[in-house]
Amino acid sequence: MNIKINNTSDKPIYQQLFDQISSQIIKGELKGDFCLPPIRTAAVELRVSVITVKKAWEELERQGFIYSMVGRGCFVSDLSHTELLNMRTKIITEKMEKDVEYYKGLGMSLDDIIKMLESMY
Amino acid sequence: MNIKINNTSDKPIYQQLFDQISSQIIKGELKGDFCLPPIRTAAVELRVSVITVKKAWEELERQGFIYSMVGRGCFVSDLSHTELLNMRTKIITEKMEKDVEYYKGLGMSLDDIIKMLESMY
Amino acid sequence: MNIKINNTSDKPIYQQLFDQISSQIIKGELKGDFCLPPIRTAAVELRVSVITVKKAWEELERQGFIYSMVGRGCFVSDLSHTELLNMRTKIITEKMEKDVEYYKGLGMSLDDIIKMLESMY
Amino acid sequence: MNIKINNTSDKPIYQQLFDQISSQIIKGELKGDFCLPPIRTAAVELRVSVITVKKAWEELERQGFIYSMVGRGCFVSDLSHTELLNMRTKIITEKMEKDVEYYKGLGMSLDDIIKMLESMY
DNA sequence: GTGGTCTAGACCACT
DNA sequence: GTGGTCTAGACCACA
Repeated sequence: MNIKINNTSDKPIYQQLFDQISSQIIKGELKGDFCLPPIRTAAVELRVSVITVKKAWEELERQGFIYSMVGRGCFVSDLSHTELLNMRTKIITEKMEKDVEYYKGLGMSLDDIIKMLESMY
Repeated sequence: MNIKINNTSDKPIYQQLFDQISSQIIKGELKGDFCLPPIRTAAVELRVSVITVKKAWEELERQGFIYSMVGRGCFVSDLSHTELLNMRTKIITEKMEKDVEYYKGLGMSLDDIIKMLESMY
Repeated sequence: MNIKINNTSDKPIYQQLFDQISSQIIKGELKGDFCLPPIRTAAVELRVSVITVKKAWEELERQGFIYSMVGRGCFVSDLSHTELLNMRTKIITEKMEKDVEYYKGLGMSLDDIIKMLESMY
Repeated sequence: MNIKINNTSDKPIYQQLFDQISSQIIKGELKGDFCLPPIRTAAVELRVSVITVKKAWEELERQGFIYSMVGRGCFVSDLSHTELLNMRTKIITEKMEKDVEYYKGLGMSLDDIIKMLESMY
């Protein structure tokens, strides 16, 4: 559970939580049946509201990244390698389609985008 | 002035206006000293509040895309080709850095990103 | 009549006219009984509205810098050197009091202001 | 939060707010991470519209004096002494350049300005 | 409760 | 008629 909150970011805190945890699950850094910390504990450590943590946990559960057992806590779903890959691909594809649309709206071709990416690093 | 508002989008209306107009200026579709429609007229045509149009126009003026003259109207700034290119590059670079950071957070390398872009089209 | 209009300035155009003409009168560059150009002529030359010029001329007359004779035109008032000096002093003093108040509001002493002025040039 | 609104002033209310608060921050009267009153509360106390307060707060945020967090409130930026000094210098320099230009337009030299300042107090 | 966005009016200064 | 400012509401997402 290595999470960093940026209070001044435009991105809502609950979504920062969601993004970082889902990312760690997808990358296999958080493995199946791993027990997430109780929301109150997490809230204290991250210095955010309990409600905020709850919202992030709910969204993680809704999208199948974790499951909760009343009275026992929240656990990372035990997903197969294939399932994780599919989730990752879906997330990335959806974002990439939006991004490309945006760049094209500014008059860039796919080649322009790729060239710019290459020149940036 | 070909603008489309999506009321169901997450993106605020004033920002949709800003994005589309700044994009048209950058692409040269709106040229220097072009007179934008009066904010009240634009508000009626776009079916949004005058305030919303005003907010978009303000941001456009703040970033140097347009200039306003009380009692006369709002006009597209007469920018050189170089200035337009610089504005475009700045906007694109800022977004691209965020995007790449996001993709890397999901474990993608720059090569992965480029390959995926190529395979998408 | 050497006047420059800045359309993008915050200062209203009629006031730019007023400031520049009154300044020229105070400095003696425009002498008594000099005939100002007709407002329509001035409007064309300066590329501003007739109404704008009229407003500036009216304000000049109201403050005693010029006088108008119906059907004949507007003329610079024939003021004595002493009267011009008094006008100048009054204008400068009024502005300076406001300015000093502003600087003091930001925590500057009179010494600070003077030092800053000296260091600026 | 000691603020006075002058409804009869030429200066817009939102700018009076901006000027007074930024001034207090620059002078160190409002320190870093100080929580500003909620915009609705401020609006009631100052007897102005919420929108007007919002506009002032927005400009303060844009210039780096404060930062806002949705659902939490608005806070004074935690700026170093150096950063505060730089902000102050920038604001003062910009105004002073305009002022000097005005006085020179009336035929005053820098010496004249300084002498007049000294004689005023 | 907090800030962010939006509406449908209004009045004013400027052109 | 133009932009600039302001009001008094409202709804939403976030904490």
